[in-house]
Amino acid sequence: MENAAKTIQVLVVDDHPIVRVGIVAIINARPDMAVVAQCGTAEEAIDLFEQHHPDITLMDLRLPKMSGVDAIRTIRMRHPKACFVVLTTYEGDEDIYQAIEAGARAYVIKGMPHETLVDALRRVHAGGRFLPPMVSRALASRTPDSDLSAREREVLSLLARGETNKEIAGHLGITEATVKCHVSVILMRLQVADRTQAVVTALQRGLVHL
Amino acid sequence: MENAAKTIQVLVVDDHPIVRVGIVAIINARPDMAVVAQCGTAEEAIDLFEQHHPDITLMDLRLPKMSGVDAIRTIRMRHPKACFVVLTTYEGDEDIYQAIEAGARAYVIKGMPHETLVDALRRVHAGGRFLPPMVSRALASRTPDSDLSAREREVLSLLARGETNKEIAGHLGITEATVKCHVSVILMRLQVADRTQAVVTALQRGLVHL
DNA sequence: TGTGCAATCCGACGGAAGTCGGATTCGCGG
DNA sequence: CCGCGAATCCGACTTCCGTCGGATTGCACA
Repeated sequence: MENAAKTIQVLVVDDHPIVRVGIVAIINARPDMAVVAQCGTAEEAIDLFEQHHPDITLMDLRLPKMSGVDAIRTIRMRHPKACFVVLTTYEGDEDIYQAIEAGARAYVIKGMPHETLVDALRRVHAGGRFLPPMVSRALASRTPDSDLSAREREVLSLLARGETNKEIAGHLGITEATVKCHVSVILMRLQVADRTQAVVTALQRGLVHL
Repeated sequence: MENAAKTIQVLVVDDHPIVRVGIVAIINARPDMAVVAQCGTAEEAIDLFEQHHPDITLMDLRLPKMSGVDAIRTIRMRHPKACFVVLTTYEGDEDIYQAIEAGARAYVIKGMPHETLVDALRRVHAGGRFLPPMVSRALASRTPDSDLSAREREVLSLLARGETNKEIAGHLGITEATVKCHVSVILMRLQVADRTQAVVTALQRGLVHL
Protein backbone atom coordinates (compact mmCIF):
# COMPACT_ATOMS: atom_id res chain seq x y z
CA MET A 1 0.00 0.00 0.00
CA GLU A 2 0.90 3.66 -0.18
CA ASN A 3 2.91 5.27 2.53
CA ALA A 4 0.73 7.85 4.29
CA ALA A 5 3.75 10.10 4.83
CA LYS A 6 4.58 10.30 1.12
CA THR A 7 5.33 13.85 0.10
CA ILE A 8 2.62 15.80 -1.70
CA GLN A 9 3.77 16.56 -5.25
CA VAL A 10 2.77 20.10 -6.26
CA LEU A 11 2.75 21.86 -9.65
CA VAL A 12 2.96 25.67 -9.26
CA VAL A 13 1.42 27.96 -11.89
CA ASP A 14 1.78 31.75 -11.55
CA ASP A 15 2.84 34.38 -14.07
CA HIS A 16 4.89 36.36 -11.50
CA PRO A 17 8.34 34.79 -11.10
CA ILE A 18 8.81 36.50 -7.74
CA VAL A 19 5.60 34.99 -6.41
CA ARG A 20 6.69 31.57 -7.68
CA VAL A 21 9.92 31.85 -5.74
CA GLY A 22 7.94 32.58 -2.57
CA ILE A 23 5.52 29.72 -3.09
CA VAL A 24 8.29 27.25 -3.87
CA ALA A 25 10.24 28.31 -0.80
CA ILE A 26 7.20 27.92 1.43
CA ILE A 27 6.23 24.51 0.09
CA ASN A 28 9.72 23.03 -0.05
CA ALA A 29 10.31 24.12 3.55
CA ARG A 30 7.70 21.54 4.67
CA PRO A 31 8.81 17.95 4.95
CA ASP A 32 5.50 16.52 3.68
CA MET A 33 5.29 18.40 0.36
CA ALA A 34 7.48 19.38 -2.59
CA VAL A 35 7.25 21.36 -5.84
CA VAL A 36 7.80 19.05 -8.81
CA ALA A 37 7.46 21.71 -11.52
CA GLN A 38 6.50 25.35 -12.07
CA CYS A 39 5.52 27.65 -14.95
CA GLY A 40 3.95 30.99 -15.80
CA THR A 41 1.28 30.18 -18.40
CA ALA A 42 -1.79 27.99 -18.68
CA GLU A 43 -0.44 26.28 -21.79
CA GLU A 44 2.77 25.22 -20.04
CA ALA A 45 0.70 24.09 -17.07
CA ILE A 46 -1.22 21.65 -19.25
CA ASP A 47 2.03 20.21 -20.63
CA LEU A 48 3.67 19.95 -17.24
CA PHE A 49 0.64 18.23 -15.76
CA GLU A 50 0.88 15.54 -18.44
CA GLN A 51 4.56 15.06 -17.66
CA HIS A 52 4.45 14.97 -13.87
CA HIS A 53 0.87 14.12 -12.85
CA PRO A 54 1.20 16.09 -9.59
CA ASP A 55 -1.01 15.38 -6.59
CA ILE A 56 -2.12 19.02 -6.50
CA THR A 57 -1.87 21.87 -8.99
CA LEU A 58 -1.57 25.30 -7.38
CA MET A 59 -3.04 27.68 -9.94
CA ASP A 60 -3.24 31.44 -10.32
CA LEU A 61 -6.35 32.50 -12.25
CA ARG A 62 -5.19 35.66 -14.01
CA LEU A 63 -2.67 34.49 -16.60
CA PRO A 64 -1.59 35.84 -19.99
CA LYS A 65 -3.67 34.48 -22.90
CA MET A 66 -5.48 31.41 -21.60
CA SER A 67 -6.93 31.84 -18.10
CA GLY A 68 -6.33 29.59 -15.13
CA VAL A 69 -9.95 28.51 -15.12
CA ASP A 70 -9.66 27.34 -18.72
CA ALA A 71 -6.51 25.42 -17.81
CA ILE A 72 -8.37 23.69 -14.97
CA ARG A 73 -11.23 22.77 -17.31
CA THR A 74 -8.84 21.45 -19.96
CA ILE A 75 -6.85 19.32 -17.55
CA ARG A 76 -9.92 17.94 -15.77
CA MET A 77 -11.39 16.99 -19.15
CA ARG A 78 -8.68 14.32 -19.48
CA HIS A 79 -7.93 13.75 -15.77
CA PRO A 80 -11.16 14.05 -13.75
CA LYS A 81 -9.35 13.17 -10.53
CA ALA A 82 -6.89 16.08 -10.78
CA CYS A 83 -6.83 18.29 -7.67
CA PHE A 84 -6.60 22.08 -7.89
CA VAL A 85 -5.95 24.79 -5.34
CA VAL A 86 -6.55 28.33 -6.58
CA LEU A 87 -4.19 31.04 -5.33
CA THR A 88 -4.95 34.58 -6.44
CA THR A 89 -4.89 38.20 -5.36
CA TYR A 90 -8.43 38.82 -4.20
CA GLU A 91 -10.69 39.32 -7.19
CA GLY A 92 -14.45 39.47 -7.40
CA ASP A 93 -16.79 36.61 -6.70
CA GLU A 94 -17.17 35.63 -10.33
CA ASP A 95 -13.63 34.28 -10.53
CA ILE A 96 -14.21 32.30 -7.37
CA TYR A 97 -17.47 30.87 -8.63
CA GLN A 98 -15.98 29.92 -12.00
CA ALA A 99 -13.02 28.23 -10.32
CA ILE A 100 -15.18 26.20 -7.92
CA GLU A 101 -17.45 25.31 -10.83
CA ALA A 102 -14.44 24.15 -12.85
CA GLY A 103 -13.45 21.82 -10.03
CA ALA A 104 -11.12 23.73 -7.71
CA ARG A 105 -11.10 22.23 -4.23
CA ALA A 106 -9.65 25.22 -2.41
CA TYR A 107 -9.36 28.96 -2.91
CA VAL A 108 -6.54 30.80 -1.14
CA ILE A 109 -5.89 34.53 -1.36
CA LYS A 110 -2.40 35.95 -1.67
CA GLY A 111 -1.75 38.14 1.32
CA MET A 112 -2.65 35.51 3.86
CA PRO A 113 -0.18 33.90 6.24
CA HIS A 114 1.93 31.05 4.83
CA GLU A 115 0.22 28.53 7.03
CA THR A 116 -3.08 29.14 5.25
CA LEU A 117 -1.63 27.97 1.96
CA VAL A 118 0.00 24.94 3.59
CA ASP A 119 -3.25 24.07 5.37
CA ALA A 120 -5.18 24.23 2.13
CA LEU A 121 -2.74 21.91 0.40
CA ARG A 122 -2.84 19.37 3.23
CA ARG A 123 -6.62 19.39 3.52
CA VAL A 124 -7.12 19.02 -0.22
CA HIS A 125 -4.63 16.18 -0.34
CA ALA A 126 -6.60 14.51 2.46
CA GLY A 127 -9.68 14.69 0.27
CA GLY A 128 -11.18 17.81 1.81
CA ARG A 129 -11.86 21.35 0.73
CA PHE A 130 -10.74 24.78 1.90
CA LEU A 131 -12.54 28.12 1.53
CA PRO A 132 -11.47 31.10 3.68
CA PRO A 133 -14.34 33.02 5.30
CA MET A 134 -13.71 35.98 2.98
CA VAL A 135 -14.30 33.74 -0.02
CA SER A 136 -17.39 32.16 1.50
CA ARG A 137 -18.83 35.60 2.08
CA ALA A 138 -18.13 36.59 -1.52
CA LEU A 139 -19.92 33.47 -2.71
CA ALA A 140 -22.86 34.17 -0.41
CA SER A 141 -23.22 37.66 -1.92
CA ARG A 142 -24.07 36.07 -5.27
CA THR A 143 -27.80 36.59 -5.65
CA PRO A 144 -29.67 34.11 -7.89
CA ASP A 145 -30.44 36.86 -10.45
CA SER A 146 -26.79 37.75 -10.77
CA ASP A 147 -26.10 35.30 -13.59
CA LEU A 148 -26.53 37.01 -16.92
CA SER A 149 -27.45 35.39 -20.22
CA ALA A 150 -24.81 35.02 -22.91
CA ARG A 151 -26.19 37.98 -24.82
CA GLU A 152 -26.24 40.12 -21.70
CA ARG A 153 -22.63 39.28 -20.89
CA GLU A 154 -21.78 40.29 -24.43
CA VAL A 155 -23.51 43.63 -23.99
CA LEU A 156 -21.89 44.11 -20.59
CA SER A 157 -18.39 43.64 -21.97
CA LEU A 158 -19.05 46.28 -24.62
CA LEU A 159 -20.52 48.52 -21.92
CA ALA A 160 -17.28 48.17 -19.98
CA ARG A 161 -15.40 49.38 -23.05
CA GLY A 162 -17.41 52.59 -22.75
CA GLU A 163 -19.40 52.06 -25.93
CA THR A 164 -22.72 53.85 -26.48
CA ASN A 165 -25.94 51.97 -27.10
CA LYS A 166 -25.73 52.86 -30.78
CA GLU A 167 -22.19 51.46 -31.07
CA ILE A 168 -23.20 48.29 -29.27
CA ALA A 169 -26.18 47.93 -31.60
CA GLY A 170 -23.83 48.25 -34.59
CA HIS A 171 -21.43 45.61 -33.24
CA LEU A 172 -24.19 43.13 -32.48
CA GLY A 173 -26.34 43.85 -35.55
CA ILE A 174 -29.45 44.75 -33.56
CA THR A 175 -31.48 47.88 -32.93
CA GLU A 176 -30.53 50.48 -30.38
CA ALA A 177 -33.89 49.89 -28.70
CA THR A 178 -32.96 46.27 -28.15
CA VAL A 179 -29.63 47.20 -26.66
CA LYS A 180 -31.42 49.50 -24.23
CA CYS A 181 -33.59 46.61 -23.18
CA HIS A 182 -30.57 44.39 -22.50
CA VAL A 183 -28.96 47.20 -20.56
CA SER A 184 -32.08 47.58 -18.45
CA VAL A 185 -32.03 43.88 -17.61
CA ILE A 186 -28.35 44.10 -16.71
CA LEU A 187 -29.04 47.04 -14.40
CA MET A 188 -31.78 45.07 -12.65
CA ARG A 189 -29.67 41.92 -12.27
CA LEU A 190 -26.70 43.87 -10.89
CA GLN A 191 -29.07 45.96 -8.75
CA VAL A 192 -27.67 49.28 -9.93
CA ALA A 193 -29.23 52.42 -11.35
CA ASP A 194 -27.18 53.29 -14.44
CA ARG A 195 -24.57 51.98 -16.85
CA THR A 196 -21.63 53.53 -15.05
CA GLN A 197 -22.47 51.76 -11.80
CA ALA A 198 -22.97 48.60 -13.83
CA VAL A 199 -19.44 48.83 -15.20
CA VAL A 200 -17.94 49.53 -11.77
CA THR A 201 -19.66 46.62 -10.03
CA ALA A 202 -18.99 44.32 -12.98
CA LEU A 203 -15.31 45.14 -12.68
CA GLN A 204 -15.11 44.61 -8.94
CA ARG A 205 -17.12 41.38 -9.16
CA GLY A 206 -14.85 40.12 -11.89
CA LEU A 207 -17.65 39.75 -14.46
CA VAL A 208 -15.45 41.60 -16.94
CA HIS A 209 -11.75 42.40 -16.93
CA LEU A 210 -9.95 45.68 -17.56
CA MET B 1 36.82 54.57 3.70
CA GLU B 2 33.88 52.35 2.87
CA ASN B 3 34.41 48.97 1.39
CA ALA B 4 32.94 48.90 -2.13
CA ALA B 5 31.92 45.25 -1.66
CA LYS B 6 29.84 45.96 1.43
CA THR B 7 26.45 44.30 1.23
CA ILE B 8 23.44 46.41 0.29
CA GLN B 9 21.02 46.58 3.22
CA VAL B 10 17.41 46.31 2.02
CA LEU B 11 14.09 46.93 3.79
CA VAL B 12 11.22 45.02 2.14
CA VAL B 13 7.65 46.34 2.31
CA ASP B 14 4.79 44.33 0.78
CA ASP B 15 1.40 43.35 2.17
CA HIS B 16 1.51 39.85 0.64
CA PRO B 17 3.53 37.51 2.89
CA ILE B 18 4.07 35.11 0.00
CA VAL B 19 5.56 37.84 -2.15
CA ARG B 20 7.82 38.88 0.73
CA VAL B 21 9.15 35.35 0.99
CA GLY B 22 10.00 35.42 -2.72
CA ILE B 23 11.71 38.79 -2.56
CA VAL B 24 13.71 37.86 0.53
CA ALA B 25 14.84 34.60 -1.06
CA ILE B 26 15.93 36.38 -4.24
CA ILE B 27 17.84 39.14 -2.45
CA ASN B 28 19.51 36.94 0.17
CA ALA B 29 20.69 34.58 -2.55
CA ARG B 30 23.03 37.35 -3.83
CA PRO B 31 26.29 37.84 -1.99
CA ASP B 32 26.25 41.64 -2.34
CA MET B 33 22.85 42.33 -0.78
CA ALA B 34 20.73 41.31 2.22
CA VAL B 35 17.29 41.96 3.70
CA VAL B 36 17.61 43.64 7.09
CA ALA B 37 13.88 43.88 7.84
CA GLN B 38 10.45 43.36 6.27
CA CYS B 39 6.83 44.34 6.93
CA GLY B 40 3.39 44.56 5.38
CA THR B 41 2.19 48.10 6.13
CA ALA B 42 3.38 51.66 5.49
CA GLU B 43 3.27 52.48 9.19
CA GLU B 44 5.59 49.61 10.10
CA ALA B 45 7.85 50.60 7.22
CA ILE B 46 8.35 54.06 8.72
CA ASP B 47 9.24 52.54 12.10
CA LEU B 48 11.58 49.96 10.61
CA PHE B 49 13.36 52.59 8.54
CA GLU B 50 14.12 54.56 11.69
CA GLN B 51 15.49 51.45 13.35
CA HIS B 52 17.65 50.09 10.56
CA HIS B 53 18.39 52.97 8.16
CA PRO B 54 18.61 50.59 5.17
CA ASP B 55 20.51 51.52 2.02
CA ILE B 56 17.42 50.86 -0.09
CA THR B 57 13.74 50.44 0.76
CA LEU B 58 11.88 48.12 -1.61
CA MET B 59 8.29 49.35 -1.48
CA ASP B 60 4.97 48.08 -2.80
CA LEU B 61 2.56 50.94 -3.54
CA ARG B 62 -0.81 49.36 -2.84
CA LEU B 63 -0.91 48.81 0.92
CA PRO B 64 -3.74 48.70 3.46
CA LYS B 65 -4.55 52.12 5.00
CA MET B 66 -1.59 54.39 4.24
CA SER B 67 -0.23 54.01 0.70
CA GLY B 68 3.35 53.28 -0.24
CA VAL B 69 3.69 56.71 -1.85
CA ASP B 70 2.70 58.38 1.41
CA ALA B 71 5.25 56.25 3.24
CA ILE B 72 7.96 57.37 0.81
CA ARG B 73 6.98 61.01 1.29
CA THR B 74 6.94 60.66 5.07
CA ILE B 75 10.33 58.98 5.26
CA ARG B 76 11.99 61.36 2.80
CA MET B 77 10.68 64.30 4.82
CA ARG B 78 13.09 63.32 7.61
CA HIS B 79 15.73 61.49 5.54
CA PRO B 80 16.11 63.20 2.15
CA LYS B 81 18.89 60.81 1.15
CA ALA B 82 16.74 57.69 1.56
CA CYS B 83 16.65 55.49 -1.56
CA PHE B 84 13.46 53.80 -2.77
CA VAL B 85 12.76 51.12 -5.34
CA VAL B 86 9.10 50.61 -6.14
CA LEU B 87 7.92 47.06 -6.82
CA THR B 88 4.29 46.63 -7.82
CA THR B 89 1.93 44.64 -9.99
CA TYR B 90 1.53 46.76 -13.10
CA GLU B 91 -0.91 49.56 -12.42
CA GLY B 92 -1.70 52.67 -14.38
CA ASP B 93 0.70 55.50 -15.05
CA GLU B 94 -0.59 57.64 -12.22
CA ASP B 95 0.94 55.41 -9.55
CA ILE B 96 4.24 55.48 -11.41
CA TYR B 97 4.20 59.24 -11.74
CA GLN B 98 3.34 59.77 -8.08
CA ALA B 99 6.11 57.42 -6.97
CA ILE B 100 8.77 59.08 -9.14
CA GLU B 101 7.52 62.45 -7.93
CA ALA B 102 7.83 61.29 -4.31
CA GLY B 103 11.44 60.34 -4.91
CA ALA B 104 11.52 56.73 -6.06
CA ARG B 105 14.70 55.97 -8.01
CA ALA B 106 13.48 52.82 -9.71
CA TYR B 107 10.20 51.20 -10.65
CA VAL B 108 10.09 47.42 -11.09
CA ILE B 109 7.02 45.42 -12.04
CA LYS B 110 6.20 42.08 -10.44
CA GLY B 111 6.18 39.45 -13.12
CA MET B 112 9.61 40.29 -14.46
CA PRO B 113 12.63 37.98 -14.21
CA HIS B 114 14.48 38.02 -10.87
CA GLU B 115 17.50 39.61 -12.44
CA THR B 116 15.52 42.76 -13.22
CA LEU B 117 14.88 43.38 -9.55
CA VAL B 118 18.50 42.67 -8.63
CA ASP B 119 19.71 44.97 -11.41
CA ALA B 120 17.49 47.76 -10.17
CA LEU B 121 18.81 47.44 -6.62
CA ARG B 122 22.44 47.46 -7.76
CA ARG B 123 22.00 50.42 -10.08
CA VAL B 124 20.16 52.47 -7.48
CA HIS B 125 22.80 51.66 -4.89
CA ALA B 126 25.42 52.85 -7.38
CA GLY B 127 23.58 56.17 -7.55
CA GLY B 128 21.66 55.50 -10.74
CA ARG B 129 18.06 54.99 -11.74
CA PHE B 130 16.07 52.17 -13.31
CA LEU B 131 12.87 52.37 -15.36
CA PRO B 132 11.77 49.38 -17.48
CA PRO B 133 10.65 50.24 -21.03
CA MET B 134 7.05 49.42 -20.14
CA VAL B 135 7.14 52.02 -17.40
CA SER B 136 8.79 54.61 -19.61
CA ARG B 137 6.08 54.10 -22.19
CA ALA B 138 3.39 54.54 -19.55
CA LEU B 139 5.01 57.79 -18.45
CA ALA B 140 5.25 58.98 -22.05
CA SER B 141 1.51 58.38 -22.50
CA ARG B 142 0.83 61.07 -19.90
CA THR B 143 -0.34 64.04 -21.92
CA PRO B 144 0.17 67.50 -20.36
CA ASP B 145 -3.61 68.01 -20.01
CA SER B 146 -3.98 64.79 -18.13
CA ASP B 147 -3.46 66.34 -14.70
CA LEU B 148 -6.78 67.29 -13.20
CA SER B 149 -7.45 70.02 -10.65
CA ALA B 150 -8.29 69.08 -7.08
CA ARG B 151 -11.98 69.71 -7.68
CA GLU B 152 -11.97 67.62 -10.81
CA ARG B 153 -10.30 64.70 -9.05
CA GLU B 154 -12.98 64.98 -6.40
CA VAL B 155 -15.71 64.82 -9.04
CA LEU B 156 -13.93 61.95 -10.78
CA SER B 157 -13.81 59.84 -7.65
CA LEU B 158 -17.54 60.31 -7.15
CA LEU B 159 -18.07 59.50 -10.83
CA ALA B 160 -16.20 56.25 -10.27
CA ARG B 161 -18.63 55.40 -7.48
CA GLY B 162 -21.38 55.57 -10.09
CA GLU B 163 -23.04 58.68 -8.68
CA THR B 164 -25.30 60.82 -10.86
CA ASN B 165 -24.62 64.50 -11.46
CA LYS B 166 -27.36 65.40 -9.00
CA GLU B 167 -25.87 63.23 -6.27
CA ILE B 168 -22.42 64.68 -6.88
CA ALA B 169 -23.90 68.17 -6.72
CA GLY B 170 -25.47 67.32 -3.38
CA HIS B 171 -22.23 65.95 -1.95
CA LEU B 172 -20.20 68.96 -3.07
CA GLY B 173 -22.85 71.60 -2.34
CA ILE B 174 -22.94 72.98 -5.87
CA THR B 175 -25.42 73.03 -8.73
CA GLU B 176 -25.93 70.12 -11.07
CA ALA B 177 -25.01 72.43 -13.95
CA THR B 178 -21.62 73.04 -12.38
CA VAL B 179 -21.03 69.35 -11.95
CA LYS B 180 -21.79 68.87 -15.63
CA CYS B 181 -19.18 71.45 -16.46
CA HIS B 182 -16.55 69.65 -14.37
CA VAL B 183 -17.48 66.39 -15.98
CA SER B 184 -17.06 67.93 -19.42
CA VAL B 185 -13.57 69.12 -18.52
CA ILE B 186 -12.70 65.66 -17.20
CA LEU B 187 -13.90 64.09 -20.43
CA MET B 188 -11.73 66.47 -22.44
CA ARG B 189 -8.64 65.90 -20.30
CA LEU B 190 -9.00 62.12 -20.42
CA GLN B 191 -9.88 62.33 -24.12
CA VAL B 192 -13.03 60.26 -23.82
CA ALA B 193 -16.63 60.77 -24.92
CA ASP B 194 -18.76 59.97 -21.87
CA ARG B 195 -18.67 59.34 -18.13
CA THR B 196 -18.49 55.58 -18.43
CA GLN B 197 -15.36 55.73 -20.56
CA ALA B 198 -13.98 58.26 -18.10
CA VAL B 199 -14.41 55.84 -15.22
CA VAL B 200 -12.85 52.96 -17.15
CA THR B 201 -9.75 54.89 -18.23
CA ALA B 202 -9.42 56.49 -14.79
CA LEU B 203 -9.37 53.02 -13.27
CA GLN B 204 -6.81 51.60 -15.67
CA ARG B 205 -4.60 54.69 -15.35
CA GLY B 206 -4.79 54.47 -11.57
CA LEU B 207 -6.32 57.92 -11.13
CA VAL B 208 -8.90 56.35 -8.83
CA HIS B 209 -8.99 52.99 -7.07
CA LEU B 210 -11.75 50.39 -6.88
C1' DT C 1 -2.23 97.96 -13.38
C1' DG C 2 -4.08 95.17 -16.45
C1' DT C 3 -4.03 91.36 -19.11
C1' DG C 4 -4.05 86.48 -19.50
C1' DC C 5 -5.15 82.19 -17.86
C1' DA C 6 -7.07 78.63 -15.03
C1' DA C 7 -10.52 77.23 -11.95
C1' DT C 8 -15.08 77.51 -10.44
C1' DC C 9 -19.69 78.51 -11.15
C1' DC C 10 -24.49 78.74 -13.66
C1' DG C 11 -28.75 78.31 -17.44
C1' DA C 12 -30.66 76.59 -21.70
C1' DC C 13 -30.65 73.49 -25.70
C1' DG C 14 -30.19 68.77 -28.36
C1' DG C 15 -29.22 64.09 -27.96
C1' DA C 16 -28.50 59.98 -25.44
C1' DA C 17 -29.95 56.89 -21.81
C1' DG C 18 -33.43 54.29 -19.25
C1' DT C 19 -38.49 52.88 -18.54
C1' DC C 20 -42.67 51.09 -20.15
C1' DG C 21 -45.57 48.27 -22.86
C1' DG C 22 -45.75 44.89 -26.27
C1' DA C 23 -44.29 41.10 -29.70
C1' DT C 24 -41.83 36.89 -31.11
C1' DT C 25 -39.51 32.59 -30.51
C1' DC C 26 -38.01 28.55 -28.04
C1' DG C 27 -38.03 24.87 -24.66
C1' DC C 28 -40.12 22.56 -20.71
C1' DG C 29 -43.63 20.34 -18.06
C1' DG C 30 -48.68 19.62 -17.31
C1' DC D 1 -51.77 20.44 -27.13
C1' DC D 2 -51.44 24.27 -24.33
C1' DG D 3 -49.64 27.14 -20.97
C1' DC D 4 -45.67 29.24 -19.03
C1' DG D 5 -41.30 31.39 -18.43
C1' DA D 6 -37.02 32.99 -20.32
C1' DA D 7 -34.56 35.14 -23.86
C1' DT D 8 -34.50 38.14 -27.64
C1' DC D 9 -36.36 41.79 -30.09
C1' DC D 10 -38.68 46.52 -31.08
C1' DG D 11 -41.13 51.60 -30.63
C1' DA D 12 -42.72 55.63 -27.82
C1' DC D 13 -42.21 58.39 -23.75
C1' DT D 14 -39.57 60.64 -19.85
C1' DT D 15 -35.41 61.72 -17.60
C1' DC D 16 -30.71 62.49 -17.52
C1' DC D 17 -26.33 63.61 -19.65
C1' DG D 18 -23.12 66.47 -22.22
C1' DT D 19 -22.33 70.80 -25.00
C1' DC D 20 -22.50 75.61 -25.57
C1' DG D 21 -22.30 80.23 -24.19
C1' DG D 22 -21.48 83.16 -20.51
C1' DA D 23 -19.99 85.04 -15.73
C1' DT D 24 -17.02 85.38 -11.66
C1' DT D 25 -12.90 84.91 -8.91
C1' DG D 26 -7.99 84.65 -8.00
C1' DC D 27 -3.32 84.34 -9.29
C1' DA D 28 0.86 85.05 -12.23
C1' DC D 29 3.53 87.80 -15.04
C1' DA D 30 4.70 91.58 -17.78
